[in-house]
Amino acid sequence: MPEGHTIHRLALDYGTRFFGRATRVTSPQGKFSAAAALLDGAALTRTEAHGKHLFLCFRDAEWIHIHLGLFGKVTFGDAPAPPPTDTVRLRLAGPTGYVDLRGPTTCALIADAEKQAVHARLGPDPLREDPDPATAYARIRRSRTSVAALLMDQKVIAGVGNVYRAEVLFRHGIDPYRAGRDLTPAEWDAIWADLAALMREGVRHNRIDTVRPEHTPEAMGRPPRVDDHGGEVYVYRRADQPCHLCGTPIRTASLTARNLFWCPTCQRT
DNA sequence: AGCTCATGGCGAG
DNA sequence: TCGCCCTGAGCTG
Repeated sequence: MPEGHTIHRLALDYGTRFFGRATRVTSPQGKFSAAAALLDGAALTRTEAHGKHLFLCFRDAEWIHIHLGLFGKVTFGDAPAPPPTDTVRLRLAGPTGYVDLRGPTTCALIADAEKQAVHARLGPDPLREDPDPATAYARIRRSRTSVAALLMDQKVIAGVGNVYRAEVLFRHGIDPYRAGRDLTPAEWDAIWADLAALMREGVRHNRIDTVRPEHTPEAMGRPPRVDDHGGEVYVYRRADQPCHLCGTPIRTASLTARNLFWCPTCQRT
């Protein structure tokens, strides 16, 4: 679930549900209890996302810094809130609804200086205002590391995860093992623009769809398919299945402890 | 009941 | 590069 689009969507959704109202803040699971007690009854005044980091501002002063990690989940519901299960790290509850956070890697109360430090160590995020893709390209062009690894490095570009990484490389016909320094400016421009567009759609629909209209099963006269992670994709988690475009079995390999997926025919260079 | 895997990321060695 | 943290679903028995 959690790539950058999810987090930006959460920033919007927390806001629409809780802005400006006194909110009950609790931590049934316990690990955030002390901070929750300090915030209890305060109003949510701003929300913000940078890459996979979510920031909730209370009283225009204090921030909850949330990172979902691999397992974190957020569930929204209408009032009355049911009794929380014992894994709920953070619950916000108001007169009309509630939201539960489970399993985050990070859920911490921080001040502005610490928040700035988080921004400082993240690369440009295609979903933020005014990101600077040239900063990312500057790092890529002087690196011998593979493009696939660089796209997942949040210091290089913030918000791309394993799905967008695999899919954008497929869409541009790029071999995931190509060194960053061999990526041309034109290729980078195209990748960045594509990521921005795909991720915006991701925020809109709250899922990742990367298959072009002309390649959908309907357009290609094939039976409809449903990928088990909820979106339509070319290669992600399709190991050994035929490529939608050329029929070659999709390959998979482990790269820096994550599964990489690509089509060896469509992504040759 | 227990295992494996998952759209992340950190720190130790 | 490995182990570790966080949780839950989907298997296997």
